Formats: sequence, structure tokens, C-alpha cells
Amino acid sequence: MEYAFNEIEAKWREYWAANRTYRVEIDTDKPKYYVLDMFPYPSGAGLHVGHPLGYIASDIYARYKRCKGYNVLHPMGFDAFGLPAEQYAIQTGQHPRVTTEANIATYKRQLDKLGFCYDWEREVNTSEPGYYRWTQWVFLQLFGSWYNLDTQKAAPIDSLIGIFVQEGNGNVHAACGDVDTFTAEEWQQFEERQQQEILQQYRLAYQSHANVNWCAELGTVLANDEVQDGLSVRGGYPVVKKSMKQWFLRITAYTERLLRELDDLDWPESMKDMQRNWIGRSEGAEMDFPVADSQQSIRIFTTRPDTVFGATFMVLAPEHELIAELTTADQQQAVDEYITYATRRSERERQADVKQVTGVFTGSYCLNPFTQTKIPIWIGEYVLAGYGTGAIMCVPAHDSRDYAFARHFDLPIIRVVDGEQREDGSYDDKEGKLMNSGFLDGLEVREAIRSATDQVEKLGIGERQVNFKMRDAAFSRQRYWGEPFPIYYEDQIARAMPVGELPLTLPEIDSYKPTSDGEPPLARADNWQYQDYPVETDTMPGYAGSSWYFFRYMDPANNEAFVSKQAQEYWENVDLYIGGAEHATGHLLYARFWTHFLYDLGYVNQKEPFKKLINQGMIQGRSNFVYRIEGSNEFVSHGLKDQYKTTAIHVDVNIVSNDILDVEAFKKWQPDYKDASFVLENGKYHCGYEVEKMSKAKYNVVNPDHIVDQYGADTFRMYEMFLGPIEIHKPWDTQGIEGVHRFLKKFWRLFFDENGSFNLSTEEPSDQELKVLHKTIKKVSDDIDRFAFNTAISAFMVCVNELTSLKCRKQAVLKDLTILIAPFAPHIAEELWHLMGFGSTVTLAAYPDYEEAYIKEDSFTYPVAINGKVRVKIDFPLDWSKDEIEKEVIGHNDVQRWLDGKTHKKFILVPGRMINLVV
RNA sequence: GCCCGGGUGGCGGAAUUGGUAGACGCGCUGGAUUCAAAAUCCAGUGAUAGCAAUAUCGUGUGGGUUCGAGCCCCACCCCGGGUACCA
Repeated sequence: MEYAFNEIEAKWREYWAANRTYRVEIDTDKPKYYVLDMFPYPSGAGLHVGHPLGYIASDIYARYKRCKGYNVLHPMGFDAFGLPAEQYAIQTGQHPRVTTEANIATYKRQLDKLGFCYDWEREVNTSEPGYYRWTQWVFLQLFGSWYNLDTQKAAPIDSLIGIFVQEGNGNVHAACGDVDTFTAEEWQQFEERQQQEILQQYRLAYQSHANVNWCAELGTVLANDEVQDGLSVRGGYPVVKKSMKQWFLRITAYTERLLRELDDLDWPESMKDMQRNWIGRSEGAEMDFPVADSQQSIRIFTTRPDTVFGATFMVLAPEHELIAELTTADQQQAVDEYITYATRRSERERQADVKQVTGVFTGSYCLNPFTQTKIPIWIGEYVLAGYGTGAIMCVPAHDSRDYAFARHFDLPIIRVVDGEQREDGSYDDKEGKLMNSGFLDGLEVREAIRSATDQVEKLGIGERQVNFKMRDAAFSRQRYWGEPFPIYYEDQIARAMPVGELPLTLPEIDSYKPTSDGEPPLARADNWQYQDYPVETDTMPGYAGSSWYFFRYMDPANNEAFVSKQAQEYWENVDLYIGGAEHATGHLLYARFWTHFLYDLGYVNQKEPFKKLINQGMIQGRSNFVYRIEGSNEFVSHGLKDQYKTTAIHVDVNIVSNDILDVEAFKKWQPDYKDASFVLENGKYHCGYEVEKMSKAKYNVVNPDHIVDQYGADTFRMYEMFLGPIEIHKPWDTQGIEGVHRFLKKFWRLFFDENGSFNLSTEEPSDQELKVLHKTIKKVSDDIDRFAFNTAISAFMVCVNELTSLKCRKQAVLKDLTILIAPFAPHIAEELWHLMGFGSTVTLAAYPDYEEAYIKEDSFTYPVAINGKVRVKIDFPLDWSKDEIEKEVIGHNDVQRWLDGKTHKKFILVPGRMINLVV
């Protein structure tokens, strides 16, 4: 009987759906396991062959865990708000909801063909009001909370107001913006507007005028992780800094915790490093430098307080607030020109020529607080207003940027650390002894940092300070297709809508463009009001809905809460999360932040959302090329192309087989090539190839639907895993799929006799057969446990080959093998299980165990070294004693020959390793 | 520049952590079956020399440690990812 994969797969697909086979419920008798994929944005292009890689891996693991007796939650859903649907809506007028729903339908159809064991009854869609109602709810919690640094926890804002009423803010330690100290009486006397403005400084979701990343092309503000090299990640449009009033999330309150908790997560080190770098913690000190002939002083931040004796000038960011005051009359013009120049430069320009040194002297001086030397105050764009205090002391001898600045403007350089000074640069290392530094002389850098900081604190001119690179997250988007803010404005004060009013649904509008006076699209809505008060017209960014969706799967239909306490306490958090590495500093960080926050308020019992994380690599395209001889319609084969002047042209990979071009198909492919002629090698046209991103323009896109039609989902699943380790990028090569398909056919054939009828024996398996089986069980389960699915599949291939040559047709063996393979190839396994006459499904079967006795080798090969050189290798039974082995070795013919009559002085046996004879 | 990864046949990749390098698959070569093809099966396949057994070389380069190194140490080269005036 032929392996009719199409029939088999269709049959079981329908069976699983009809019987709701993969439905999961809370079951306190079983341990839980939560396997999650990063849910996709349903784009219009549908899936290509690269997308399912991670889904297949997680599905295999989910099925495996289920066989192991776990109650497995393995859901899927859609991150459905986003720019592409809205851009499409602007062009066509079609409502983004319509596009999104159509795309979701396509995705689901494609996903279902691959045999995933999702519980579709738990599907989430971030753009549905039933879902985003809770996104809005979380936002209101953030808006209604502040961060108490004393308890290191978020708390309701009411508790803060309580403190203000009682005692003012003098003793409050909070993660907050700039606020002056006030007393309880003062608080009571403030007008409401003033009170609200103060509270904004404390809220975890707050509005602020700040420099944000503005992308004119997209008509919206972007978060830092959505900008790369001064361009928007989506679309690649220029981004400029612009001061706007925007919503922000105070993620910076959580920096220490987000950093600390990373240590305990089972994530790839690279991923943790990326988050660590992004958070960018650095310890140092703030220090006041008095301005000469003035009462003013300038506060700087440095990580090298030990080098203060080498500070020969100071640089302020162009936006620094004291510049106007410090600029002298004769420098006024130069400073004005410089500031104009600096503010006009876009982010992109600034980044493009980082190496270029620019700056201007203010005309003023300040005093080095340790040496009392007068040092000039400069302005330079390399000092960033947003980091530290926006001012630095410059030690050109030990900081390469200060060095470049000093050389460019001819400022003095004083060495204070004794290190291997390079001729043409600074010595930046934190190693060496201090010199020219008064009381620090002779100390090691590390000691000197401590000592200098102590001195700063003792003198009362500064204190220890920890700074972070990470900024608060911009949370406003001037777009339509996102969650509306449940915020209205009364007397221009932002106020939370009552939770009972949620969801605040998106209004229907006539066009998705901004209004003519630049307002966001929501401003077009009629009646966009709450009780006659205007409602916020910005919407939330893409990462809002994805920052908490993993909780919603636990209890997706709940109308009372974002997740019930019971469901959350059972499912806890995600045990295994699979997705792309590109989310390191975006989604993964925001999701951690929201989870910590919800934990603080007692809504969930887990601090971290994702215990284990695996990044799947990208599947790249493998493009083929033909080489046209310039100025002709003649194409030369790859091996001969160097003899001509040629242009490489992408050719459709579907008309190339094993890099050999189907010449006739090529002529028909495009009208231009109808009359093409060819220079062949051995009668064949060989194409060149290159590995690149899969894209239509490169004619290298492979659609999973076609592969599934041709080979079946089981083959497709196994082949994607067989291609290589999950984490690495690898090119798709359709040619190789034959091997896996052949294997499945061979596996299938094990169950049928020469006449093609299903025929298994109920005889007891032989020791040899059991050995093959148990070896495979051990290897495969070990490999699955360490996510080495490619080598697990190799083990299956070896096993099937061995059983084939043993002509094994025993049910006892094949049944176990079938269960073993079920996570990889669920359809074929289910069909065989059914043919064997077992009523229940493979899905619920217990994963087979192995016996140590069968997997043990019965002999061991020892390399025998004589005077350190290995001469022979000899097999020994495992249970031999040292003496028996020694006797055997000495008696061995080859050893005798090498010993050549001499006797050995020493016999060294390294168990399990080798034997050494010293003569 | 800095921080992570990684360099193994014609190709994708194994080598369970210092013990027979190249598992498994693709491709290629030869053979069986077939009128022929497809499908299937068998054998071979790192390089060089040889009819052969076999020998020598071989995991980016150069050194080192070890009886033994793809794996550990030092220096360097190349590729991929992240990040970039963060003081």
C-alpha cells in the first residue's frame, strides 16, 4: 500500500478538528507545561517556507511533553494591529479590519495544513474589542500607579496622594520626573491642575513634552527600538527628533529589576547580553564643578572620578540649560551659530559622521574642584543632553573621545594613569596606577575610583550615581489602527475613563489619513467624546497588545478579568517561548516590564513571563542566477562565464533543478527570453547561486502550500527540522526534501509485507531488535530534550534502515517507534496507530521508555599507546578487570611486535579512555 | 570601535563537551530491476599516491598544553548578529 500522505493528512486534520482533540483545560492532576510561539502579524503576503520553522519546533516539543504526561497549553493567535494594514487602508480606503481578517483567514488555513496541535478555542486577536479592552485596562493600571523606590514596587497612585496629603513629598522616594519638594499644606493649596501635573511626574504611564522620534513619512512617533540608524525599522523612512507632548511608559523604574532577573532566566546568553546592553547600567559619580567668578556650578556625571586630576576642560551638550548664562559676549555669535547647526542636524546625519569633531568655546571657565585649576567650558554635540547630566568633565589622556576633541581644538592633555600609553591616542583601560593626582597617587584605578568618590561625597560636591542608557518608552502613535487610549480631557487634564466604560472601541471614520491640520486620524471621528469631554486621539503602539497576550491564552473568554486568578495560578507563565531574536530589545523587554508591573499590583503570581527562550533562525532564500553576455540575448553557463563579459540575472528557482536550468521553461518564463540562446557545459546550463533573503524580487520564494501538496505536511515538518539546528540561519533547498520524504515512505513500508498488505507479527521482539529500538528511544528523547531535532531525525533514519535490514515487522517494536515519531510526523503516526487497531489517539499515548540493558555496548575499544604513541586499538569486553586487560594487551601480536622483546615498566589504564605502556 | 556568536567534504550539517573527524541527508559515480522512464534497492564517495592492502596529509592561519585537540590556552585572519559619541 502506497504512502498516500494527502489522504492520510486530510483525514486526520478533519478528525482532530471534529473531535477537538487538542483542547486543553485546567487539570490539577497533571503538571502543566506552557509552550508558546511569538504570535505573528498577519501580513498580506501569507506564510513563506521560513515562517513555520519556530512553529514546527514548538509543536514538536508540545506534543512530546504531552506524551510525557504534561498538560500542555499550546495556543496561537494574531498580533493584528499594525502599520501595513493601515497603510493599505490609506491607499484603498478599505477598513484595516477587513484586510486583517482576510489575512488571518489565510494564515489559519496555511497553519492548519501543517498539523499543529493548537487549541484554536483559545485564539487571541489583539485588534478585537474583547481583547483590547484589557490592553486598555492594563494601561489604566499603569496610569493609576507610581513606583516606590523604598519598597521597589509599583503601588496605586491613591497611596501616593495619601502621603502628599499627610506629609508632602519630602520623604517620598519614587521613580519620577523633575518635581520640587512640597509640604502637605502646600499640596492642599495647589490648584487641581497643578496637583495633576505633579502626579504626572509620578505615574507609570504619563504625558510629557520630550524629544521623540518623529517619522514624517509614517506620520507618527516611534519608540527607540523601532528606529535603527536613524531610519524607521518598518519602511526605512527618515526619523527626526522632535519635541512633542506624548504618552510614555516609565519602564526606567524597572531597570534594576529587569537587569537583575535576567540572570535567572534560561535564555540564550546573547539575548540576555542584548538586553543588558540596551538597559546600559553604569556606575559612577556626579560632581559639581564651580563656575569661575560665579555662584553657579555645573554638575557632571563620570564613571572615572579617579581621573579628575586629568580633567583639562569641560563639554556641555548643545541643549544644556546653562549655556545662555555661560556664553560670553565675544563668543555669543559663535555659540549661536553652533547651536543652530547642532539642532538642525537630524539623528541620521549625526550618526553618519560620528567621527567628525565639532564644538565651540563658551568663553567661560570653571574650576577643577580637586586642583582648583581654571578649565575652559566648551559645547560639543558628542555630549548627549539625555544622558547623565548633559555635561562631562574631559580627561583627554584617558578617554578617546575627549582625546579627539582635545587634539582638534588644541587643548591640554595630562596623564594621570600609568599605562601602556599609545603614541597617538588615549589610554582608556581601567588598569594601572594613578600619577599626577595628589592623594590618589600610587593607587590602582579601581581603588582610586572608590577613594575619589569617597572624597567627593566628603566634600559635599557630589555623590555616587548609577545611570542607565534605557529611556522611557514612547507610547503614543498618531495612527488609526491601534488601541484607543481610555483617556479624556477635562480642563485639559488627562483623566482615566472608568473601567466600566471599557472597551473604548475604535470609531468608524471616513479616511485613515491625518486631518488637514495634522491631527491624528481619530480626530476625524464624530462624537469622539466622553460625557462632552474630548477623548485622546492618539492610539497605542504595536507592542501594547503583545506585552501581555501570553496571559490571555490562559483564559481567553473571560469578561471579568484579563485572566482569572485560578487560570493564572495554574498555568503560571510560559515555560518555553520560541521566536525571533529581533525582539530582544522591544517586545521581550516590554513584556517583562508589564509582567513585573502586574506582579507588583498582585494581579499575577509570576515576575517573569518567559522561563526558557529559544530563537529560531531565519530560513533564507537560495537564489539562482543566469549570466547574460552583455549586449546579447545569449546566456553562458556558470563555469564558463569568466570568459565573457556578463550580467548576472535572478532566475526563478522553480525552473531550476539542482542548479541545472530547464532551458525550455526559461524561454517560456518571460517573453524577453523567448529567443534566448545558450553556451552550455556538457550539454547542460549550470546556474550560479547565492543565499539571500527570501523575496519575490529575487524569484526565490518557496510557498509551504506547494511543498505540502507535493510531499505532505509530515515530510515538510521533518525536513524543516532536519535542515539544521533551530537557532541558526540556513538556506532553503527544495532538493534535499526528497531524502526525508524517502525516509517516511520507508518507515511506512515497515508495516506492510511483500504483497503490500498491512501485516504485523505479535511475536516477541529479538534482543537485536530491542537494541535498535531502545538505542533510538534514548537518542531521540535526549535530542528532543536539548532541542536538537535535526539529530533526532537522523536517529530515526538509522533506526528505520536497521529495522528494514532486520526485516522487523513486529508490532511491539513498531508501535513504540510510531509513538516516538508522532511529535515530528503526527499524521502518519496517527494513521499507523489506527491501522494497528488502537482506539485512542497517538496524541494521548505515553512516550515509550528504554532499558539500559539494551543500549549498553558490550565491548570497548581502547587505543593502546606505547611510549606515548598509539600503535593499535583493541576491543575488550566491558566487564574485564585491569589484570585481564593487561594480559590481553601484552599477548597481542601487534604489541609484541612493537615491544620487540623489551618488557614494559608501567601499565596505565585510563578507564573508558586509553591504555598507555611505558617501556 | 566595543559586546556576543561562528569558521569542519561539492552542499546542509554530525561529533552527547579531550578519545576511531566527516553521523544523517542532498548531490555525484557505478550497478540491479525495467523495452524505457519514474519509483525502488545495492555499492562507492575528504584530499593525494597506488591495481590493491595501505601510506601520507586533513576541522580558517601560526604557535602552545596533552599519550591524544574540531573541542583547552595565546596571537592573528575572515564571516554573521547586536550596538554605537551613553562619559
